[in-house]
Amino acid sequence: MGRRPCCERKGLKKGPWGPEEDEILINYINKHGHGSWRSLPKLAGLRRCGKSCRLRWTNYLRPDIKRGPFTLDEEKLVIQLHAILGNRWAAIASQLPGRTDNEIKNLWNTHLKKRLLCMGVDPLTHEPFTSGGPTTRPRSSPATRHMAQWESARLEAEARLSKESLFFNSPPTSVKPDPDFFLRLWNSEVGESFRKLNGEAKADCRSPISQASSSTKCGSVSGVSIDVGPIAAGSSTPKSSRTEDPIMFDASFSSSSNESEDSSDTALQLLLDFPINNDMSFLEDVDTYATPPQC
DNA sequence: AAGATGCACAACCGCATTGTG
DNA sequence: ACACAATGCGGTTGTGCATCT
Repeated sequence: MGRRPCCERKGLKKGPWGPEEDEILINYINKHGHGSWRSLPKLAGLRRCGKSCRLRWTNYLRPDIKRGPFTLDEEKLVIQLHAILGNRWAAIASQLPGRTDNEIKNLWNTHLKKRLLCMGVDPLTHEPFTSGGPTTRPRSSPATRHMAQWESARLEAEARLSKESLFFNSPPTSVKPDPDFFLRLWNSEVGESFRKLNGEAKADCRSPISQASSSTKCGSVSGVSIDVGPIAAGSSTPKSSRTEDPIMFDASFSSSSNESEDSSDTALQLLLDFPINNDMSFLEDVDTYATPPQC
């Protein structure tokens, strides 16, 4: 049974939004909230479909949108996150306050990808090109290398986390390192992604921490940077991993509580801080993407 | 000066997932 | 359990502007 269109097409405006439309939408949402996007246009008096209104709001009109060029730090973060998460723009955007998935997607497609290419780095794999060129898979790096990387990251992170935990006061609610934290992290999509970072899918996706863990579901995961494959456990379709995206680090690690939220941010940072193969030095050479590197 | 081309970004489309009755 | 509506997401396209010839 075919899906009905999200809105009735006839009479609805398409294309760029005008300032009056923006104003109407902003005023309406400020007054009433967006409520049901589907009914919003009618209620607000806009001749747009709800989807278009939602997109306009989330990508452009939202008050917390940070406009303007990306900073160097933001670009680095996007590249690092892309290495981990692949083309999961919403997940990446969730780690960059004020930036939208669309904006990041555009940044990647128009600037960062090219810059990586110019630097001889495959934007898909984040590996340096071999002589075979972009389409050639990077020289095979053993899966054990990932394990070693992960283990190093884990150890370093663990050390830092425990160090950081000393700074947390208020004992009853303080964030104390959960002994299973890294196990959960490993079993989360972040860990999954990490394992697949170089496309080195391995049959055994058990945690290096706990080989006994039986909860890990390998699924039909494809390489993060290549296929942007499913990462969530138990997924069987390429896009199913989205379910955990928006608060992926929160939702994936623990059943509940603020603790997971706090520690998830830390975990992300720890992962990002770990120098996998993200030599970002080339970014330092250019002030902005307006001045592309030598190519 | 005018047309061609390239680039950046906003917006759209279609599919997947989630929520609800 | 199922069907359907609503929403979210990623890929793609369209449009306007800048630069080149």
